[in-house]
Amino acid sequence: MFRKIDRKEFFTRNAIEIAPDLLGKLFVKKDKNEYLAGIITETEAYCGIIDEASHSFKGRTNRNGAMFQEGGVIYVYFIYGNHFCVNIVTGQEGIGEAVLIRSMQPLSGIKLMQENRWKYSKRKFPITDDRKLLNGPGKICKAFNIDNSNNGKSLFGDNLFIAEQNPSENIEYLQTERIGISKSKEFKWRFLVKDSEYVSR
DNA sequence: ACGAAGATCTTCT
DNA sequence: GAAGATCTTCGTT
Repeated sequence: MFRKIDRKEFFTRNAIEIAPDLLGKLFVKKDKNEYLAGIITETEAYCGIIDEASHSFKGRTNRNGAMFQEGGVIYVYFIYGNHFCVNIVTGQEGIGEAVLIRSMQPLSGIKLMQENRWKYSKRKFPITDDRKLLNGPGKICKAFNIDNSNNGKSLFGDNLFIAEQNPSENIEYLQTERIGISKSKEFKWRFLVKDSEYVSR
């Protein structure tokens, strides 16, 4: 059903190389025995020692430990008292870099993702506009039911993985400054699919 | 023990 | 377009 990427070498490259490479790939997670999937449309690379905006900049702590694992797991963190964000950890063990998934185009399990977004929220109606279902890191985690308990989980299992589209096409993308940070703004490490309606801004 | 900052989202106007 | 919600994490006392 899905063409899972289970080559370790895909994830042990540099975050800056992998971030654009993830565009057009599928992020898949099983929830309630159903496959939730989205086409990745927007990513940001966070690197180790030279990147002041990265959680790993000041070294390994209890919170960012997953970032320092070998590429191929996810790093989930809690932010602004409200939201979770999910990253694809990249590079060799001990480096501390990752790619933040910022936006996706819903692909399958859309109804369940709508419910997950709606549940425990104050809104009166579910989100029926696909363009607004997964266009932000916090929204993605809500829709996919991702929280702290998923931190450090492997992408080589059957419940959580990255897959290739069939056929894998050449994606045109733009490269801009990252969003929502105050340090290291000069690095243009945000990658988004050109002309996509499924991005955060 | 305390305080400030933070890779966001929603709800106003 | 601006601001408030909300709370964990980490550095400082």
